[in-house]
Amino acid sequence: MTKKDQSEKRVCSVSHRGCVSMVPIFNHLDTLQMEEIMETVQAHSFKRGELIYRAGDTSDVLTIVNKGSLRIYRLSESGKEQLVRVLKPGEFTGELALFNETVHENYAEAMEATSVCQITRASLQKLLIKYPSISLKILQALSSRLDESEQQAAQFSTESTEQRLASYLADLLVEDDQSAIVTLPLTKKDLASYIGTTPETVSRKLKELEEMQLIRRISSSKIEILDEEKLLFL
Amino acid sequence: MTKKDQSEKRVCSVSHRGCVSMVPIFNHLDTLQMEEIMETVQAHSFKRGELIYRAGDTSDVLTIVNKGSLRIYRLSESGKEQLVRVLKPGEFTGELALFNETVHENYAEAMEATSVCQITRASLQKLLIKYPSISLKILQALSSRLDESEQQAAQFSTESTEQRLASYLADLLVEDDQSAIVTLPLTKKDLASYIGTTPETVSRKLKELEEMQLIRRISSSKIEILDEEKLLFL
DNA sequence: TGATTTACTTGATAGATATCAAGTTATTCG
DNA sequence: CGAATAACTTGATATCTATCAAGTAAATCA
Repeated sequence: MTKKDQSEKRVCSVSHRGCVSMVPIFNHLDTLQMEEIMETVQAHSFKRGELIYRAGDTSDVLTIVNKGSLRIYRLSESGKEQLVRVLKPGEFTGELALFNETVHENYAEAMEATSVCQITRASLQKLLIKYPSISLKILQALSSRLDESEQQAAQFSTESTEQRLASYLADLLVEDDQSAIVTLPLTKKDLASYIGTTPETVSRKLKELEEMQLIRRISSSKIEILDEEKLLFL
Repeated sequence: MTKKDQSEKRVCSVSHRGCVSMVPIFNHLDTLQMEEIMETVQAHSFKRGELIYRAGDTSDVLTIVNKGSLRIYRLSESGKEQLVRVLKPGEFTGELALFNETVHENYAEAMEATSVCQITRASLQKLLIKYPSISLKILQALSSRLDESEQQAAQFSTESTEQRLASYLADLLVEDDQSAIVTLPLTKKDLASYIGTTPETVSRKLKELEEMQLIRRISSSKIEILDEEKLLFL
């Protein structure tokens, strides 16, 4: 084994660690148990813009983000995109892989250079039998995700675009942080997709919120929240 | 024990049975195991229009529909309703009860005389430890529910009201049934809430679909699908 | 670092649908 | 079974936002 091979193996092992020790569904296990899981995952790397999976692809692995981020989105018949969620390190997708082999309804795309780990359905099922507590963690994650999805659908149906944008901005404020400056984690284009509108409308609504003195735009990605309460009760 | 007491106990026992033996998260267990679960559930009955829970109520029990049906909905700040889903016998709600005590974000209302069974978080946690396979069944149900919720959100965001109505009607067709006549399971008012529009708009769009000869209205709740393919590709 | 590409902003316009009103139909209640 | 209530349909109008275009700003690439 050349020095390069040895180096890659070590790097590979290190990269697996991020898929287990920092992942809520696994990191409650003890060290030996986590190492056992590290043995079963396969690492993959993607460049920005590459697809991890597309709608119609077979769904038979659980994918966990190790480094970078993934945008999960759906497309309508006419090609319109709805950004469902963004996955950060430690988060997973492909949970349908737990059950029958099915196909993805969503697309998963790397937003930046991203490395992931994948576990096949067979391996995952063995893990769940051996460590039932993992199921509870996955359940917890799915429950939260379901609640967020239902909230998103309800907001689309019952609130104006301005209200949805205002809610989004207010949610970016960190609970314990005194600072009222938020950093947009998404481009305006992705933000538009996430709250169910167009980039032009996001631009117009941000301008209006500024004119109403509820926010102040600092840069293209930083915004100061001037009146959080009014934002929440538009 | 009077005859009446004996009769009520037997009726009560029978009513519990529907909360276990016909429920996908439990009915894979064997008879003794299911009887054990029957011992832990509490039965409750509601009249049409009564609330099982409202937003803000503590969420610490899993609720399973035994007989009747529940409409689960959200309200916006301005009082607009979004019908999230309708629960039929065998289906459950309140899965957040599995974890930390939290509060409901949704409302659950009986659509007709409805009886439910409820299991507390403590009892449920014991059952999941004893029978880990229940977790997998709940996982399966939540995964499906999440996929449907994401689809609903995406439809609100990317499709017209006409397209959403058409999709809804097409989905009512039963796979193996040759009959193209569907029965609306919801009132027009509830249908409007479910697909994210108003009753007036549902009325107008149904009329338009009829004028396009894609459907034919038979009665207030029966519709004949004349051209399913075109419905799906509006 | 400059060229190229993409994101973003602003303007103008069209269309979808919410809202409100009023009349009709269906369901519920006593 | 008739009265009362709620659901539904139709008409009219207002508003929100998507779409398209064009110019500006920011990011990417060689």
